[in-house]
Amino acid sequence: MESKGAATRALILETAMRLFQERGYGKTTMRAIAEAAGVSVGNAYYYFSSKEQLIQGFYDRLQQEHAEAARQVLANETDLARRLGGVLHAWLDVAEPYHQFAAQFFINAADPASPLSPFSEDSEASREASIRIHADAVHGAATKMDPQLLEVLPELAWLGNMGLCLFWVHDRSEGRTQSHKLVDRCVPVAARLIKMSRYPIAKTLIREVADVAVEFGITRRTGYTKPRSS
Amino acid sequence: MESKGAATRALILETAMRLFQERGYGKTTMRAIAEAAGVSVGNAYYYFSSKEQLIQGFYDRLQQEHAEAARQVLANETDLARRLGGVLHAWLDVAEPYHQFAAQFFINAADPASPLSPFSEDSEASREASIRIHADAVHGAATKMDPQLLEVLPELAWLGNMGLCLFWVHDRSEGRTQSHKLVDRCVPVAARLIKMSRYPIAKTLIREVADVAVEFGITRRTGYTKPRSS
DNA sequence: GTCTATAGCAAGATAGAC
DNA sequence: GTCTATCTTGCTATAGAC
Repeated sequence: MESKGAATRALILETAMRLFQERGYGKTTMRAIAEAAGVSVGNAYYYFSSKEQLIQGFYDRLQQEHAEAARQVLANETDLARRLGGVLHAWLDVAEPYHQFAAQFFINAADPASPLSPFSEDSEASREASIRIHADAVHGAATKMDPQLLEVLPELAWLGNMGLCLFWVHDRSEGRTQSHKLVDRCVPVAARLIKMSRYPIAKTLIREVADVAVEFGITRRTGYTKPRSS
Repeated sequence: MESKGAATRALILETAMRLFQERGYGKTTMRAIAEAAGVSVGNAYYYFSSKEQLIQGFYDRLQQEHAEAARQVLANETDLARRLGGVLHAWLDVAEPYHQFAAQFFINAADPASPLSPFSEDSEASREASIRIHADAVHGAATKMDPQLLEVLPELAWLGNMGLCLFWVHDRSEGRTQSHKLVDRCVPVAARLIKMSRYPIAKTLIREVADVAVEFGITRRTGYTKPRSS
């Protein structure tokens, strides 16, 4: 059985997410969350050391939903472009309900000091899981490519997802149509470049870009290279 | 002579920046700024309508310093790569003294709702001025390139500066050596691509990227196309 | 138009009792 | 684990001096 604490924790998180959706992050006070959840302010802080930590909880949940949605998309698809695009469209789909308020704190993505930064240690587990989604997309494709590129591609794809996220928070179009279109325009170009990586003309340039990314710690070469045993 | 108000305003801004550097943004209270500057809290709010506005003041100052530094670099240089690189190195140089605390609020760059976002209306004047620096760098070069690329290149270069900024805030190396190295590695690749834009093999791909950028409002095609009369 | 002084609110966060 | 009471701080408001 679940401890009483876990139940209280979940109750507080769900109440917070509901209120965030209803009134936005800034206008949702810790007092209001506590009151709506039927606990004291102090108790809310017992489980979440700050208002930001509630968002970390939201991130984790979103990531899990994305993993599940991506798994379904990838199950019966071998085309690289469709796999990459499918993962990104899946992200847009699971994130859509939260667009209005998510924009308010996805900004933390850029702050290296914030525990909410995708590069922070606090987010490591969540980030690894997210990169793995993209690794699955890459490794499960039938497309041949330069093996050196293959090593960094999952993290590059994840970076692309971060970039999409940045565009998405600015996207005011109905149902985030623009974001979906952007994916459809960019993915084929990316897939074409990836396929070109086998041929000498492009290989030099592409490897140079990949080298720079690794050399400066923007991505790593290790990990995610082995397809997971499904 | 400067009005007394301008002096007070400058005093408050400088005091705030000093305290931000000493204790960080979060730990510097408006009360402390007012006290250290020898003014009342009300007076500080008279000149800066919020704590965030103090940062906007900092941005403006940084941008001006960058423009001046870039002007000197560009004065006697016609090589495209060296012009692009020079502008970026100049940015790293003027930003260096503020690295420690700047990272704390450059995060606002990603928040579309924040008045501090480089995409916000409040920042428009500052952004235009910044893009103009990159436009000068591009237009003053002897390099020939695809005219369609030329139209979007200043804004793309500015986006590159934003990206560098993002890397820079994470850069813990002594004197931001890594950031300088990153510029030296990336600029030649970019310059090579720009030069390739005249030739059919690359033109198609490059134009596609440029088109996507314009089509999705990531950059615009107009403006900044005319070299300014020096 | 510039500035001081002070009082007070709202909300994030903490301390200590139970 | 949970609560109540309290603290801190960004920000506002007001009244008035020069």
